[in-house]
Amino acid sequence: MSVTLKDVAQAARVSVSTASRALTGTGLTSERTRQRLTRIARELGYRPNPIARGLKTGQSRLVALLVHNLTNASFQVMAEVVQARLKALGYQMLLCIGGDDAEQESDTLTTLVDHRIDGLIVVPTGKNGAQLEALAKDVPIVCLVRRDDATDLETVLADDPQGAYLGTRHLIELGHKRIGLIVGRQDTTSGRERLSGYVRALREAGIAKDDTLIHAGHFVPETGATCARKLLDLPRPPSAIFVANHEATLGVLRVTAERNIAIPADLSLLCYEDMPWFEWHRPAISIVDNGARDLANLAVDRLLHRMDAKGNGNDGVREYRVGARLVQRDSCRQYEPTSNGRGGKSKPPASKSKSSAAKSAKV
Amino acid sequence: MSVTLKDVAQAARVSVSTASRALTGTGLTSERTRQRLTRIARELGYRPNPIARGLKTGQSRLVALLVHNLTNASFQVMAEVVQARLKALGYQMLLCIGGDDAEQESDTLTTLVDHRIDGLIVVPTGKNGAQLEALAKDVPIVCLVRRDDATDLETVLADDPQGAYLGTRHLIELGHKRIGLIVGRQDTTSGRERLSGYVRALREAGIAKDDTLIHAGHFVPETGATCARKLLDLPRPPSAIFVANHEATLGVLRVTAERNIAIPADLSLLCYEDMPWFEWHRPAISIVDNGARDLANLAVDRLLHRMDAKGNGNDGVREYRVGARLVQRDSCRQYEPTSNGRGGKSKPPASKSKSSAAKSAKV
DNA sequence: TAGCTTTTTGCAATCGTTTGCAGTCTATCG
DNA sequence: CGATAGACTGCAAACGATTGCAAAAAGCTA
Repeated sequence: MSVTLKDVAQAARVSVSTASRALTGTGLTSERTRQRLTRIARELGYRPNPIARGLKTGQSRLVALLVHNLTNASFQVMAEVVQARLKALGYQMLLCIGGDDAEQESDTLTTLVDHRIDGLIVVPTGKNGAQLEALAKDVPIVCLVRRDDATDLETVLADDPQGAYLGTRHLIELGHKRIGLIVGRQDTTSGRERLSGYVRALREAGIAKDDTLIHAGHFVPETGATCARKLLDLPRPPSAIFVANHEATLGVLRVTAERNIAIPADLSLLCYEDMPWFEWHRPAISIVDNGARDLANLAVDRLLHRMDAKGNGNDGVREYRVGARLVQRDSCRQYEPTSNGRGGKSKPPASKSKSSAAKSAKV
Repeated sequence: MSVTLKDVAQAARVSVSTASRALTGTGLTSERTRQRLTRIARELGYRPNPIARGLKTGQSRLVALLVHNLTNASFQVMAEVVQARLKALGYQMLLCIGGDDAEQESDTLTTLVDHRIDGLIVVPTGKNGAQLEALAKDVPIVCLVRRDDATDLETVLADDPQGAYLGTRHLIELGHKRIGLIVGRQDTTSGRERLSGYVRALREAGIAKDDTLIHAGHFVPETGATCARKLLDLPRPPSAIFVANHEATLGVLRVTAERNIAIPADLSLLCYEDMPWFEWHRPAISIVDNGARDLANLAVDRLLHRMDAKGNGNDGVREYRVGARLVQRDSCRQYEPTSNGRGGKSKPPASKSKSSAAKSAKV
């Protein structure tokens, strides 16, 4: 069917070994035969068979990226970045979706090493540490976004403590004292770290931590809805909510819409991780940008590094942090303590749209 | 490093061939040895090497999905569906992102066949027909969402003429007579077909087609913004806009926000293809659902079918259509000709939010 | 031109499976 | 009891590349 190395060798009247050496550029051939063979190979349309090559060399030119889903915008850009980077280097990306499920992750991992992947970037669930650790002996692994505490693997993380601190401080600087926090599950690195950043900012500002303002939950929109309701039903509801659980954002927005709460007039809203439509939303949502693109790039860098330096084992295993950035848009505003409780509920709802529109009306 | 078939055979004191036959269940072995070998294999933790197997059989257990991007929500669900379905059957999905670019598509295609993929689901750019046609001789291919007119490949399409017709008719039934259309590039199947559905609905209703109401453009948010401005700047602006270019939706929403146009009070808005946040947006956006999930499922079905019936070539090449569905939410309303021009601008904006809140307030 | 080193080439084994063919064993039948 | 069919099993050759080793060719010196 397709042209094999043998065909090329025959056409050039040399042995297969010579052909192989000439084409892979192992250097053991004369310049003349090398050129001749590359020419003939091209003419014949020869393409090396990665499977055959893989069998002999044990490498597949396949690199896997294992993420939880594709709904999360961060994972989307990571997938795109990783694919683009790898492709430029002649690798194919195997994208796998693990659903943040331990069993699925475990399954996928074994399938992947079966396929003799050359490298793996994984957002771990944290429940297959032993397996990951074992695999790491055979294939370079880089953990992304989450650390698997049971392992000692190279890990690229967002600087969540700093990001959460940054966001919280921003709200404090705007005069908010009661700041609701909706954050991820506390058995995940990011969940814990974002909480810690929030707490630190509060402490530095001398604001007492109020546990009724803090809610942690699963990574689904429903979490946002539930938590937002709890927060807003408080006798003294917060004047700002920091949604540090990306997936929960939609739920929060639904609740504020249901209750006709104007953002930012009645409530300031700050979210973690960007989504394409945050910028187009009305009002545009301010965010703490976790730097998904840079995270992915760094992860690829580290992976490539480990893939090159295959021999020297896991010396120099490091943890990297990519700093967060505050992106101010229109969903947070100065807190005015004059209007007590639910804030400017008495104000005409029309005013809110005016103010927010004014800010974004520069196109 | 890992356990090979040879190890298993030795442990069981049989030949490699017997071991192979026993484990692959080719049936040429006695039931007893089969059970014995499966047991031993399991005990030893044997996992067949897909690369070696692939070399011999010419199959890789890899199936590729080539889409334009991961930003488009339809592609996201397609990727998730395809991966889940294939995984259940022991295939690994190779997800590739082609960026709707001819050269990248061509590159990717050759890499994929190099890797001896067993099947391919592709959203074609339409510019590599010849190549696709050639590849189809070696590997089963199913086109998804777009047809490549230069080829004669099995194709799974959304029923865009019907969907656009459905949506337009819905707006007409609501009393709208001037309906703006923002649609995809006319060199794509979907672009042309959606336009045709729109035109047909208009014609059936006896409404004259007005070319100033129709705008086609690239699949980016900016298109939506530009087109929306043109429509709204018209001397007699439309009372409803049908955004049949998925990616353009964000741009349209930005413009309506900028101009403080209330939806649906001042303008009815209907979009094509669902996105997760349409449902949570305020007001919730009504859509024509293209059935991404079903499209993906059908594509997988057809691909598997072709992969099974490998022998009998491309007989029975068919085109499939997955019907569209109208999902009414809160962004369209009855047109009231009493209020001329910009519609019910006089009405209190509160009324709209009430109605939308009422509908979604069942959580 | 012989003798030496240095390139350049070819032979053949190998990677881990699958599979055609032939050989072995068991059981059945006449 | 011998012949024979049938069920299992093993040998060995693939699949398409890479690579150690040895042989051949080329280049060099004397």
